[in-house]
Amino acid sequence: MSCSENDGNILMVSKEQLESSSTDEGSCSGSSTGGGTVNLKKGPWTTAEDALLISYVQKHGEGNWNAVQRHSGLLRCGKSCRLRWANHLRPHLKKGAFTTEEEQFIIQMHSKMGNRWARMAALLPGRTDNEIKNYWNTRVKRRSRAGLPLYPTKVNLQTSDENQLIQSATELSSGNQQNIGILPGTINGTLELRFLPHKANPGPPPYPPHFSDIPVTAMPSHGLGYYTRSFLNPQGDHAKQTWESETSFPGCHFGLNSMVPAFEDLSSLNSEPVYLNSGIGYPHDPDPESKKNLASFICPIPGNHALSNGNFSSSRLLPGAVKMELPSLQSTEADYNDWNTSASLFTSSYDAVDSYIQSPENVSVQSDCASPKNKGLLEDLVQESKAISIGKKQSLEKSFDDTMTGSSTVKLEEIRDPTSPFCQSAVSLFNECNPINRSTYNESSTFKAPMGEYFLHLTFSSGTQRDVNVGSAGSAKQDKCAPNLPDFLRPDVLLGSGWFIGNSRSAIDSISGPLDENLREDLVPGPAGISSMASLESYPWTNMPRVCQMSELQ
DNA sequence: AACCCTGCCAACCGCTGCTAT
DNA sequence: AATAGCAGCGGTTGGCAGGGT
Repeated sequence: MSCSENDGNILMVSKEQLESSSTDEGSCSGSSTGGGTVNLKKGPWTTAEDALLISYVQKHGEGNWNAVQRHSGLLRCGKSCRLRWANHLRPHLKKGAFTTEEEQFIIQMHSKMGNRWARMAALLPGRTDNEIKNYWNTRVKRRSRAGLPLYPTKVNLQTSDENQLIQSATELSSGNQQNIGILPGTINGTLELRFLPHKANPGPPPYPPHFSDIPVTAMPSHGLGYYTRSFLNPQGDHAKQTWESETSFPGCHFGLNSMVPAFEDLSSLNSEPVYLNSGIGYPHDPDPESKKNLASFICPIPGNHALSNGNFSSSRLLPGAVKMELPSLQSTEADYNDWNTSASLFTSSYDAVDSYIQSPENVSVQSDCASPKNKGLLEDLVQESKAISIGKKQSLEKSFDDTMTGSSTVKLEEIRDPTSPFCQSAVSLFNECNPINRSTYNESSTFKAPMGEYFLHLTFSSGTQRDVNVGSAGSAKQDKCAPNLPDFLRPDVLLGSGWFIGNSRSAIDSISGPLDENLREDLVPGPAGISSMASLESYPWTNMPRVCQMSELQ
């Protein structure tokens, strides 16, 4: 009853064939196609219908389901088509029974989310909400008949870390920020922010294997990508101060360590320049209060350094940026490769960065921008690091043929503020993705956030890994920005919350993965007063705390 | 062999939220 | 602001298969 593109043979079906197939009375509400109302078929799909639908999606991409009938002759309503595609025909669907791990995950997530099938499905790649729903309903029936509790005891015996983290992330994802404070104080493990863009259009949609398992370099060449930010939780006084009522979080760190290849592997990515902060970028949020632009934080322009002086550099802009629009993640394969590359960047460890410094030839850092002076962020990072490491306070001045700002001069100033644990430098992870000076941008321009799902990837000290969908941005349909990411994803919140940033090492962690524990011991406290969500107002986008200082790593 | 129960699966329905007009 | 169209979500139903009696 199924027919997927995996079969390899798309059946060509004539309208006559279709119409000769059994049809039921009834329709999704009828459909008028010029001449009159067409009774749409209901009931099980035939192979011929599947083939038609697949053919349609291959040509036109997903979405616009109501047009399927018009264009393909399928006598099905849009809803039915969408359902059929999503549940049966789309690529990379897992079939078969749930694995034990999946079952446990469902149980765990249901205990936190309730019947949010679609959200759970988003966390279980290859599985559909319908499958999960069916599984759960069956389980409910079975257990109620057996007189068993809905949730096994072990769910309740999960560590408070996991429970609270998952719950908090879940709450955050549903807009409840009241308990955000729970997070920093109770988790032991790794937290990553991952981005799963919407599918390339009309290419195959991005339905990855389990997030934790997929190496970036193994991702398909288009349609799927992660954008990962990871953060180091401060262990210093600041954190204790802020979260002292919570349990401690020894060894808590936020890093990228499970899904990405080692930095050394980057040498194999010789086809693409490498940047520490590649990815898709967005100009500054014209409205700091607006949640609509939150995505800009996680979507830095590749190598784009927004600097505290209001200028920003652009080491490598994706084509779309030229138009001051987000290069849509569903745009080109080339764009997508950027994502792969950018994600790979975050696999680097601090050691890898160091080794890179020593052997830059290991990684091809190039710029495909017009100006040969354009530098990738990694290069900037390294340069600055070198400069700082030799104790010279210097400004790095670069001219960029910046396609977004026009030619601009960018000063990468090393500014040290001893009173602030937040570093400030040109390589500030957040600055670069959060252009400071609004005047830099044409506020009337259209900026697009990357469409897709955003996940918090939680890695617990026990090794357990979970992905929590924390929001989505954009819609496949409109190809425009409509992010509804929770506020906690804002850099100012992340920073201010005291989650991540203690000092430069945290930033390095954030870009290069977990550090050696010895290094982590040296974390310095974050600033008081910006330790909670309350800081959200006090830290507008235009007043972002600094994040890292490469020199402090030396 | 017939019947029943159960699990599984597929699909439909109604509702909601978003977007465009 | 109101409305319509659309996509998506969650609840529900119905059919089928397999196992037990």
